[in-house]
Amino acid sequence: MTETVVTRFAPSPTGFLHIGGARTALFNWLFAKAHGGKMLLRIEDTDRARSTEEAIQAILDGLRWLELDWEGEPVYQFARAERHRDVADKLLADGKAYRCYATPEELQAMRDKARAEGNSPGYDGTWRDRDPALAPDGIAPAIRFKAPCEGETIIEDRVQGRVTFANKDLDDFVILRSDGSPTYMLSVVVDDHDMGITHVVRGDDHLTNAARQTQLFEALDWQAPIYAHVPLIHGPDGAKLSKRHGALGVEAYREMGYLPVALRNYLVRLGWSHGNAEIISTDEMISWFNLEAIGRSPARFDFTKLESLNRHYLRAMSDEEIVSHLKALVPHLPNADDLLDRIGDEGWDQLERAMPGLKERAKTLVDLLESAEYLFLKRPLAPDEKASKLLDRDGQETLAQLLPELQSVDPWNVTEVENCLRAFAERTDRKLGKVAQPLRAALTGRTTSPGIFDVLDVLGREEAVARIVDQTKHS
RNA sequence: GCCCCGUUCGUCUAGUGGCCUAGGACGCCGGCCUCUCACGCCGGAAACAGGGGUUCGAGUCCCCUACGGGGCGCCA
Repeated sequence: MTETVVTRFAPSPTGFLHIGGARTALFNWLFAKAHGGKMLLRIEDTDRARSTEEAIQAILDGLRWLELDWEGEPVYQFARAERHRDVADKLLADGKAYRCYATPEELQAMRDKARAEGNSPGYDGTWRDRDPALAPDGIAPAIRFKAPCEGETIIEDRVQGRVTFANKDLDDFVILRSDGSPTYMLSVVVDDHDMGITHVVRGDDHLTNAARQTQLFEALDWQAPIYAHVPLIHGPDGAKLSKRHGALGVEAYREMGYLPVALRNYLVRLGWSHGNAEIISTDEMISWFNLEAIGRSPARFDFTKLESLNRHYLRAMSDEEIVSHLKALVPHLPNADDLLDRIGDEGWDQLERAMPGLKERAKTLVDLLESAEYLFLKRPLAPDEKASKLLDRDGQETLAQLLPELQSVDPWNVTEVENCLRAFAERTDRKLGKVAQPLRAALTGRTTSPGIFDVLDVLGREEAVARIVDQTKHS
């Protein structure tokens, strides 16, 4: 049965890979994988003024970071302009397109008039049947597609269902600008055809375009791909996602300390579901993904849920793997040099040993780094305000008494350290908390940290004792 | 303005005419656990936009209204 599925992700490089684009890419990738097909990448760089090399790199990096791979080399749309022009010429020769000499002013007047009359503000077809001999001198014409005026164009959309457009509402759009450059509408159709795209999965802001593109496919006598228009992602307030919300580049999510696996899970569940499944592995996504289960209404982006997923994946990940993620992340952080400097060479090992207590508490890699800070502080520590309160006369007294006991712990490990602390607390008739809290303050400079026994263990006897001494000698 | 699409707890959603006194997840609230913070566990509040139909029976089908979104470029 199987015609191979070929999807494509086709961003225009006018900015970073934003979250909506990332989801579109993910859906295309999943759909292709689910059907043993392939996803192609096409850079829609026909807008020369706004396309940048920087944006292209950002998009490629973003996809790689998300681990969404594409087949072969990216196709650059602008490089195919000659081919697009040939198709426009063919349409012209076949009488399916025509030269339009309308000026921008005339077009604007046309739109204003239509709107005033309560009609769709499209091109009115002035040059559609006008005698080319009437063409004004010195004006280079644009080429417009001669769209059908009657009947309807129907899209059998895999997400939206059957969507019907009356042809009278669709105007004669430009396929070749007066400077000879092809427009998006033409380029997309030619490229999708030439690239053998079987399924177009994209944002539903393209739904109307699908109708126009279908008309072009028909005029060219080519088979149109199957369309699936997925609803856009909205911000927390229900309005279109803007920078203010979370329409950040995916690299921003990386810098916030999110894991690719978590972002993929979050994104796939945003607008798509598989029963009550929430935690979905990449393999499961691939085997379960289908276009029909994509919802038809826009979803709001929710950082809190992303965080929760990220926390889950962090906790499930091996200590070693987290460290390697951290190593990859740190250079991208704003304070990279400082961090690298403080962690040093041995820091990574220490980090890995402290990881069980750290990852349990972190939502993001950045959180994790933050709560690991106690490992890399230089003595003497400067306790924060709350920690200082714990190091009052009473606290210092406790620590002073505890010190010799700790010094004689042997061997120095979590179990022995715990035994020592518990025995000390019991013998001196203190609750464990009365001992642990001042100790935590002295060891980390804060009132919260991983378990105190783990902190002692990871710091090592020498450093731990020194930090305690630092905080008790000024009493 | 015109065209298209949508509307289940705060959010993401399950639900395809009877299994729904509407389920799950995140968040929120309360409790337990406890060396802090988390985790974990237990419990709780919380939704079918409104109105008409169709049907023995509607969250599920139809219509209208309201609200939300998208599109309407010689941008993509």
